[in-house]
Amino acid sequence: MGSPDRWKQIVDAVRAAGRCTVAELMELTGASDMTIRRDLEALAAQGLLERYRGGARSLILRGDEPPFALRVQEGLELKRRLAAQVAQLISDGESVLLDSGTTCLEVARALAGRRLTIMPLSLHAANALTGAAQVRLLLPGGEPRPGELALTGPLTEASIAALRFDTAVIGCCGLTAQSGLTAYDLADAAVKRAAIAAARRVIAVAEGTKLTRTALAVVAPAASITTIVTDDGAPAAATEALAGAGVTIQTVRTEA
Amino acid sequence: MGSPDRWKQIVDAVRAAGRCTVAELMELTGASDMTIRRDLEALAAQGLLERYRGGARSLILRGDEPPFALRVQEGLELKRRLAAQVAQLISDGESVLLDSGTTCLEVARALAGRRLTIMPLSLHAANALTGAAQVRLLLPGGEPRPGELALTGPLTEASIAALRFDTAVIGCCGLTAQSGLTAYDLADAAVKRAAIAAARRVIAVAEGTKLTRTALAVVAPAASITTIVTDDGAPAAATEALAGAGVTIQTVRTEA
DNA sequence: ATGATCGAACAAGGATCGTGTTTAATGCGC
DNA sequence: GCGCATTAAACACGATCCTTGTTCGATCAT
Repeated sequence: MGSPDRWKQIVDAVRAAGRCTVAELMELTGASDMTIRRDLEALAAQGLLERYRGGARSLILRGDEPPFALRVQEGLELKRRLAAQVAQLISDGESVLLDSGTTCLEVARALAGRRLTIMPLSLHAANALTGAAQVRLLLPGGEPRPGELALTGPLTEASIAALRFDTAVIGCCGLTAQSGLTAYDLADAAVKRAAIAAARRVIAVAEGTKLTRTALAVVAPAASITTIVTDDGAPAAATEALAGAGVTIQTVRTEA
Repeated sequence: MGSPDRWKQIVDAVRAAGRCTVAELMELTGASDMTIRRDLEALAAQGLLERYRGGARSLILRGDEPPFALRVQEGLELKRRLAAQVAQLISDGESVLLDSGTTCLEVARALAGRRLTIMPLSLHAANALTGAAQVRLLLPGGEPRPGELALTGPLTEASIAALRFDTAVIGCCGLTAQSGLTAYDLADAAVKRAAIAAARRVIAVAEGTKLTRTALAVVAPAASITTIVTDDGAPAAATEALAGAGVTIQTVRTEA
């Protein structure tokens, strides 16, 4: 229900202004009041905003990570290309630890037909991989974070620590030579750290824009990464600094 | 794609005869050859049967459990009533271990709005519970069995053993006073056993027809169950024998 | 108390899915 | 190698579902 682009419009508007009235959103989107109301209801159910009489106010803090449902849509084509490149780095028969996040979800889809052992760290990826006849699916325990469905907590870390993987594919919110790999969520960061510790080879996958960002929680220094898969959009200074830390950089084209 | 009742017809026919030609299935269902062909393709993708030129042969052994996709449909109304009764036995705030299977999937749906801590033992139930704002979801590790998506294996048993629950809701394939609770799958049986051991109270939920059946793998004696929720269809002899083992029996109406 | 807002029910429009037909390509048996 | 049945792809029709807009009565805030 509700076309995704209108949802994005609404969420963006509400987040930008802090709060919006139904009338404002009607004018913005051109939809009727009832449609706006139904949209707000759905978005409130996802925890993105809070309803009050006559409008809605944002629940997402300005510096916060935008919700999963919105991030999936953004830059899908680029994520597919990054995912394809990652898939190429992985050989049949390997055991793979697959991080949570929208980019890694695309990696899951790219890996679906292959003969592999995969432990996904989010339920989204797990669902994408059920039905893939050739992959042996291994689920860690843990608590799925709402929306993101990333598995976190002591159960997750224990599940990971009990195993050893050929490759870990790690997504990130920020990645620089100076601060290393960083994430928004503290619990996520702990899981990523465990994942890196349990794998022989670590592939970090990150859009070029992330190579200039730093998020709250430090996961690991750049040197603990084997290979970074990114795109042409990454500033040369950033990639050179990372390469200087001993990391292999692979880039795909930003645009088709 | 494909209406579920025709799928059931096809799978039943193929399983009964061992193999069927496309022409036979056309006559049986009244559908066109192309539709049959598409159905067979879909069913083969689910691993239910094997395609050969001109027809298909069954991959399900005669005494085997019918596949999940078919069992979900059967007796849905009754399952809902059983699930509602189970939900009534559970108080807000409890920690609940929820078994795999189609009946327990309905229990998950019945519990979705409540304030509870739930650890589901199948991905189907887990998916049904994501988005339930009030429930704290706890996932065990393990390998999801294809189709069923029931989590099994050492990771699952370890996850369960690390926790203690107020209530375990257990589904079953067979349940008699003599043989106790039985399951088709050996790995499943081990998980159920761990679940029963980790819970203070054990609620078994089973359609009346299951109270005369016995499946391959023995899970636990009837005495280890606290309460059985079943329906009027259960033979009086069976329920009395179970009651004699010290189990509380609760029944719902078989038909609306 | 009054006005705006909300939620439910109903109706229309569009999109999507399932199904059947046609066509061309493929594979099997002779 | 030939002929036949089977299959896969492409297209078209029909039904169904989803989305949206409207109306109405109920609700809430000023």
